[in-house]
Amino acid sequence: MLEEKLENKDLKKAGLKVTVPRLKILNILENTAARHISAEEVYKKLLESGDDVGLATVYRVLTQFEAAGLVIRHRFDSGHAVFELDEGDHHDHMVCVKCERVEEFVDKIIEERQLAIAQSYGFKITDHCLYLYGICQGCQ
Amino acid sequence: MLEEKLENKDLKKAGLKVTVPRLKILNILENTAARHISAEEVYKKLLESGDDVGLATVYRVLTQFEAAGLVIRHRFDSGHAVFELDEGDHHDHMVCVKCERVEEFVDKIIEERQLAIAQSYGFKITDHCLYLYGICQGCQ
DNA sequence: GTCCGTGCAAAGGATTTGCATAATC
DNA sequence: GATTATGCAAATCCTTTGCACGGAC
Repeated sequence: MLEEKLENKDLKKAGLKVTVPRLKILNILENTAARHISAEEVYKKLLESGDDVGLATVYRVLTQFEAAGLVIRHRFDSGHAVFELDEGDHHDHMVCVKCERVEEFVDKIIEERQLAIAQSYGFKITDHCLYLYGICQGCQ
Repeated sequence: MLEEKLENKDLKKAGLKVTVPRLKILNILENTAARHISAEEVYKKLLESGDDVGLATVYRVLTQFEAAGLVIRHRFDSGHAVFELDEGDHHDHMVCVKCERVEEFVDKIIEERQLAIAQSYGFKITDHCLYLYGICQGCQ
């Protein structure tokens, strides 16, 4: 089906051989309600679908995807890393400390200030992250 | 000496019994050139000074200090947590990915924007962190 | 057929915990 | 003296690695 073909292209573009585990994991990342998902959760979803993929492979594939620029790895305060598809649009994150829901946002002004500050320190930014922790509307 | 007395007060204020390991660790946090230091580094410094404190105790004490609001725990991308004394003045961090040096900064505009954004999502901020990763002037 | 990817189990690093001893108040 | 803290070793959590086998190109 069309969807699979698109994913094939994604993998090939990234220089990765097209294999069943990689396709399945990419599919989960693309079709999961929560855009931000841990390796363990990916693994559980695979098991639920009856797919026989090892947790080690999940980590390996996610790490390769990260290196290939397909996904972004976040280390929120929760202890485990969470992964999200990198769709090219940078954004920051608001994390609910109760339900672990993640909200994304962008703010031009903040982005500009960050650059200006780094520049004033002679610092070359390679990456940055802004995490707001708190309680989301639903959990209050 | 005066210094020890002050630390005694800090600990008592925090509701913590005054013990040798706690005093020593507090002292290291106060007198270390790098304000941001890992549990392992605290432990090494204790060993160097000939103090017989276990690594488990270092972790326990740092965690208690965190709970008491005496220190802040950061989870930079480096894999291990780093701790810094909480002197009450909030600031953000710029971390050099080469030498792991940490620079602190504050920006009123960014702080304001964060509040405004959270508010617009009905989100109650409990904490937030902004990490700029990059290469510091010295490492370029 | 060659090479890369995978599953499994075992290793790894950072941090936490159980328990008997030792210190504080 | 009662209670809390410590040291040590073992346990735990998340993640990575070694190795023999299976699948992609």
